[in-house]
Amino acid sequence: MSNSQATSINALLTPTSYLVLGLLAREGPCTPYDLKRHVAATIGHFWSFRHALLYKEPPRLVELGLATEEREQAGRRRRLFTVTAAGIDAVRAWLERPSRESTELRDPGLLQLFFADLASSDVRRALVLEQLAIHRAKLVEYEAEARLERGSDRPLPGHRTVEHWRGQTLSMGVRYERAAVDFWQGVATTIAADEAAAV
Amino acid sequence: MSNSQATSINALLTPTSYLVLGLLAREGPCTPYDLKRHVAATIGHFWSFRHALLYKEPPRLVELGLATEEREQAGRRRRLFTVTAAGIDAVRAWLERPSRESTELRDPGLLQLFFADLASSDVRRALVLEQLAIHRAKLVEYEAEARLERGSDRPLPGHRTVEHWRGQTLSMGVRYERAAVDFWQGVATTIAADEAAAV
DNA sequence: CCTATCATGTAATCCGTTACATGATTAT
DNA sequence: ATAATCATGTAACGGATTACATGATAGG
Repeated sequence: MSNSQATSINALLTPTSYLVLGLLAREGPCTPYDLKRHVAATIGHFWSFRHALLYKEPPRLVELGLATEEREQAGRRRRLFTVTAAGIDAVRAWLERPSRESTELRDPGLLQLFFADLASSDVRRALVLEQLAIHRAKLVEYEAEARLERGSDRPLPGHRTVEHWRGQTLSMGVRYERAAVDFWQGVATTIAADEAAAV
Repeated sequence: MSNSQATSINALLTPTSYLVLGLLAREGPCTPYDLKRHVAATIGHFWSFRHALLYKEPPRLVELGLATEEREQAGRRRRLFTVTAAGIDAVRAWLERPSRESTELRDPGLLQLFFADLASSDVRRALVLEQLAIHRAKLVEYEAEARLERGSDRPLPGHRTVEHWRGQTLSMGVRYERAAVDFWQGVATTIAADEAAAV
């Protein structure tokens, strides 16, 4: 076991690194575009990894000896990346150290609400209704996808599949959006009441 | 109105910019440390703005003519920033364009769960329990603070105060953490059932 | 055949983080 | 007094975003 190496390497890796390593580890060799597709299906819904990132990260991993690259000579010159044993070690080591950092919940709409007192009540209302609409739409979207997932996922207890954990991730998304819809609905109601009282 | 200017300037501003501008607009002149304190109380709970950022952003705003700086000559040489009329215009313009970008929900723990199939069931369990603990702690923390806020906030309907919107922000945090606790609790239960079935 | 969208890649810029430093206050 | 923590600031590095660019594929 090259664990002594793995632990020092882990200091150099970001969440993006683990995303890529993890995907390479379980989906097999990928082009950056493959990575993009895998990401888009789940985590990508609420943790955006821009495509340029997924093109830049793998080479970094290659430098660290955690992946290898193979490049097409034909027209597209695709870059195909494969995880190395050291790469898998790094993922394992990462999973063995449960993250203690708390969630970054960056919602531009919420930031605007935070400054709602600086706006007129018209502006405020528009703002709130927009957020409500956004979160409702997202909720519908996630729920639809969650249903799809569940269709193909018939887990035998005690033997959870890849799809199972993917589905779980999505389900957190659903829960968040539900909470958000409730929240903004409450805000909208309050505002409406205020306007009625102001007449 | 210098709205034609304001709109072009808005393209150069980040959420951080609006955070600073907004705070300067409603709390009055601030040192970077003041900003830090204001942030820590609310949004800072789930959208971390490191202190170095809050020292770097204001000068940027000064360059753009959205704020002015005054510096102490005495021992501490504090930098005191004040928002300009153009700065206030920029905030207003921003609020008038409800953000359409969806929430970035960056949870390292969830990323780990996403790759749970790559770990042993022991590692998996540790992971889940850790997240559950984290979110429970956060929930307690937020709820406590939300109670404090509500103590000082006695809103007359139709006349919401600054504190009111601050409180709202926190309340979204509470909702998120509740959702997270539910979620991880569910995962923990499933895992426990699996382990029982595996014997 | 042409247009739109998908697929693929790179370079430059810049925001945000990490790291470093030190001056004041408070507590012990 | 002295340690510890709060308060304040800057510099450097690097990851992430924006912007640019073009090769394939499919639909009309």
